[in-house]
Amino acid sequence: MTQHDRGDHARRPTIKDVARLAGVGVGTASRVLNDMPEVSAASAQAVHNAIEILGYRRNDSARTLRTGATQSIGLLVEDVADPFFSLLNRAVEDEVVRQGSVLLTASSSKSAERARQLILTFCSRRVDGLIITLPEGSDEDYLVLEHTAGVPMVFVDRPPRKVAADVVLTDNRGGARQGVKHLIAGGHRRIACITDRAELYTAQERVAGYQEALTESGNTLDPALVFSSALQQEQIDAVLGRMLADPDPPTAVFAGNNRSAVMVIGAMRRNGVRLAMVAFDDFELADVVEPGITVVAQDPQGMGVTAMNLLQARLQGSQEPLKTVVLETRLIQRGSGEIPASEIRPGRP
Amino acid sequence: MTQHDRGDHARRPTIKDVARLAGVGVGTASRVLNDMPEVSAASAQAVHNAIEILGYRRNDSARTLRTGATQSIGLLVEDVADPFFSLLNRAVEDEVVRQGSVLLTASSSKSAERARQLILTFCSRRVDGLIITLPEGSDEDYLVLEHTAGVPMVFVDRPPRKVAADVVLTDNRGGARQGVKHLIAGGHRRIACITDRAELYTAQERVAGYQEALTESGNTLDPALVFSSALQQEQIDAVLGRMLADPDPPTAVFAGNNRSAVMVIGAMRRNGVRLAMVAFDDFELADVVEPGITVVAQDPQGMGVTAMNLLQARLQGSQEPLKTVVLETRLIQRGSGEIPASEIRPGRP
DNA sequence: ATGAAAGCGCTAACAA
DNA sequence: TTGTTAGCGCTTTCAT
Repeated sequence: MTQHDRGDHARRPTIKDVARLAGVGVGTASRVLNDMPEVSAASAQAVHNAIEILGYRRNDSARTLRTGATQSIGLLVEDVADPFFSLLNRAVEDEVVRQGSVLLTASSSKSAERARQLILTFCSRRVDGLIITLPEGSDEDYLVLEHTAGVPMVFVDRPPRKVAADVVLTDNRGGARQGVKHLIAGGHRRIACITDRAELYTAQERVAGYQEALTESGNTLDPALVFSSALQQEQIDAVLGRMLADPDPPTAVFAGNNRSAVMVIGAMRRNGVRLAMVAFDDFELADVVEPGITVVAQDPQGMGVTAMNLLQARLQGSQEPLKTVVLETRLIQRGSGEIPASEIRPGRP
Repeated sequence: MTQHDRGDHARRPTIKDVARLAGVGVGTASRVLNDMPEVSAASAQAVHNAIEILGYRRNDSARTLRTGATQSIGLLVEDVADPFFSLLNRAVEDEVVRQGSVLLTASSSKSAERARQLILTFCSRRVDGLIITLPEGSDEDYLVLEHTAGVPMVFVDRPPRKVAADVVLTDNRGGARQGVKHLIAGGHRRIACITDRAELYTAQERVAGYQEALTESGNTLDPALVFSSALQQEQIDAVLGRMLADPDPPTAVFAGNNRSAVMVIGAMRRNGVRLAMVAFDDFELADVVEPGITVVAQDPQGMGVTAMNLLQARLQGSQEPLKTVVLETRLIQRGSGEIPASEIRPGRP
């Protein structure tokens, strides 16, 4: 099989073809392509005409090989279809496009091995830089190698263990504390915490914030009110039921992420109760339900923009000390978090 | 400024370095890199060692320049952060990764000009193929050029006007018809249709399906019950209010997409009524509201997979006649669409 | 099985 | 201002 064998299509014209047709040298053609000043108007015109006639489109692989800059950024997130990461993705894209680069995206699907392969592929493509959400349990040795080999990286959403690079995080702990204190201000004393697997960095931080809020306001921590696990509806239903059977049942719930919030809503319905609730992480339609869901909102766009700015600075050679930017959260009151404890009929119906 | 000037980092090792260190020719090194059979075990081992020691990573730009295949696919959608397109994106990504390629993604933001620039950039990068959701009002001449120049393309969600390529669509018309007939089966006679701008292909098709359902079941079309426009909450509130003031007010609503559905829910609340509703396009949390929202679900993943399969076939030289694949929709009953007309108190409260 | 060498399309240095 | 040319890192003949 020959090299160019895509059906019956002729090979695409090269800069040589353009130069020949325009009656100039390839150097001049290249200068025109790159808008360099030292070209006569006549040559420029001739080249532009030739480009038009031939339908010439520069081969960026060749350009890249020559210049060493690929004008591309790699983005690895957990899942591009996740609402949070899709917003982050979009924000990064806008920055990338603004500077004339392209964006390679990929989803790790929480697999450290898949993440490794994708990142190494990006490195083979010689991306100018990398923005990474690393799955739990990643062996980072290969990253250290690539990083010291000269691939700038910024980590988002969770900090790396070994790589010494810039990081952008949400203030998970502070946000959780804020949300739980909001409930406490409503008179709630017994507040359940339902969240994702305790191995996850973000889940850990949020639970810590929940605990801080309680202890700081003189409440006692009751481990029986904390559920941290992979999220399954049946389980949440049962767990909430058990909590409600307690002699001193919770009047409010702090949901550690939006998926758990959805399940808590279902569990409340099935258990025939209505508790106050604050959820971490905003979601579309949070104001369509009745009552609207009070959330501690993160800022995925801000995370994306910040990450790109940090990366950009490194690309331009910044030697500043490493930065860890922590983004503030925002409490959005929609109703579910403002139900006072006095209005809750605690326990099983 | 020199070519490699990224701070103090040394240039990355090349295949030449690997060959030298391994004590073999660069040809042999290349053969090892590509898992070609005709290499002695000793040489292979030596090369692998050298790779390990040097932290060598193949430069895909050079490879691409030589082989002509970039192993990359470009995806242009309206917005990677849109729930529908983010799922499509993910499905495409999985296919792309499975075949060892990378995915370049971009959002047109409904701008024909931005779409053009992004697509041309992808073409300069010599992507092997392109999956495209074209914004309304695109001038397709440049696409025809690129397409005939040999860039395979598949269009998704909306058909192109000029380019003769494979297409994957949702059965917008049939799905809308199905949804509206579902309402009719519940005894509804007066059904409002609230949807996006009439210029949009999908909106047009869905309104057409709505109309077909009504006429096919012997109902009369009332233009006063159809609202097709850019979506703004205040407007929807007012429009619904007006419809409810009609002497023969609607008892049900067909929402042409999920954003309009959300607004209709708000409008119903503010107008103090509760009508039956079926919405086109599924959304997360559709079952968290009370009642759950009955939807005509599309299949974004199926669209992505189908598009990649079609593209793949063309990449492998398929000369089959052009295909337009129409994906079926699925009615998901969650409650809002099953409220019988007899239970609706029509008109203003 | 392997090394040497040509050449993919481009940019940049040099010469004119 | 311009044309010529070396060479980016790789794959792939062609000899050996």
